[in-house]
Amino acid sequence: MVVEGIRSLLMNEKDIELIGSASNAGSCLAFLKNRQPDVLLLDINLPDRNGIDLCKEIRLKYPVIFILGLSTFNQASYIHEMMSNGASGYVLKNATQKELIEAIHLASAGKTYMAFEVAKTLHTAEQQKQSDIILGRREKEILELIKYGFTNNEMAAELGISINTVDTYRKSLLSKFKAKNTADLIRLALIHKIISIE
Amino acid sequence: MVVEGIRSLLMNEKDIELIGSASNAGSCLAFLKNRQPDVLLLDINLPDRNGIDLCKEIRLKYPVIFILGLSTFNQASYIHEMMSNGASGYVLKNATQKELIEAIHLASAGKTYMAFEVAKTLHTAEQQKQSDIILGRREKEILELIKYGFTNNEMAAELGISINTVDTYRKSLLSKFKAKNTADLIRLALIHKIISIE
DNA sequence: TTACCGACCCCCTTTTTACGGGATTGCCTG
DNA sequence: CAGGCAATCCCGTAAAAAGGGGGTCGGTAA
Repeated sequence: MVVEGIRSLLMNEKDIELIGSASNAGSCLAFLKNRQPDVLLLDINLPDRNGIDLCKEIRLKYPVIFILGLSTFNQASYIHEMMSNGASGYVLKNATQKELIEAIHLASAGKTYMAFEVAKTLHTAEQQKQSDIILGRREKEILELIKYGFTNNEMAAELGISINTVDTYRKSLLSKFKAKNTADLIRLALIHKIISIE
Repeated sequence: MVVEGIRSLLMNEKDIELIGSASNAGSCLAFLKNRQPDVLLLDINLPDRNGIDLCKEIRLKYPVIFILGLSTFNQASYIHEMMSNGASGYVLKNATQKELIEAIHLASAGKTYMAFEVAKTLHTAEQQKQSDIILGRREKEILELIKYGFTNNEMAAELGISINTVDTYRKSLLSKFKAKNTADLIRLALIHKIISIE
């Protein structure tokens, strides 16, 4: 559906030629061996592999291709990762024809496109993040175990360290996240994407 | 893009006529006042309101229209809600032309369509879920406050009830979720989608 | 080389949670 | 009308966590 949508949005543009499409990373790479477009629209959610990795790989193999990230998600982490892996822009799937065409034109000229919405998301995310929280190896382990409801005693046994040590890490986590207590810690760690819920 | 994709997928089907499309709930309802299709493809993620609610409303107002849920997400909760609000099927945005057409034909005949993938998701979710967790008004409130790191004392003050009462709800939450402690509770509540991280 | 930092350990106090019992009210439904 | 259930309150005790303080040791970066 999305491919069909793009095709129809670009059909009448005289200076844009759609030379092909692929429904997964494998066939995309196979296609690129024969022909390279000026601009490549790359979905972040691919069936066979991660679009962000694929972006990096394509940029390495074919530095001449400009890549536009394509996703339903106006999510800071995605946009950020995509851009830092060499994308020339980020287009949402609900973009208008005008936006899409503008993005392609800018990308093919080596410039960067970013829709207003997307830029805004990035910006507010940046504001909120302010201080990246850096955790040591042990702190991460402890946090992960706290998430699963382990008590300090259990963690000490699990990791073969003293309960006092576990307690120290716990305190350190609370202070790094500026959390009031365990529940708050879990929430903040999730917001900062240090941990995740599967 | 998606609308364009659907249009092009249905273009050559002789027995399917696309009589219109809308990009939000408001214009969809406005359209329906004048004309009603046999089958309506309804996206779950709409800019102005929730697709699931809209499904319910349309089914009430126009019981003659069969609705097919449309989403990128192969997620049990969505599918479930959509179906229990009267949808005749659930189509993923990466569906093939064949699947889409089959779904429309079945829906217009009053039958239910469900792609294999979707059915599978529902099934496994059902397995995992086993017991839906139902919370009372107060329990939800307390859970929400716990998430933000409030202590029992603070919650009691906030809600104007006794700390003992708060404690009772807390116990009840732990037992309903079979959680070991607060951290575990937060995790399980997130998994069950009772709370969310914004 | 000094100074910082992460990983490790210890002790003490207070607060908060966990968990085991109760109980009452009022509403809704079979 | 009885029974269920949500909402409210109470009382314990024990365990955990929060919040202070202190320390050693080794690596590494200024």
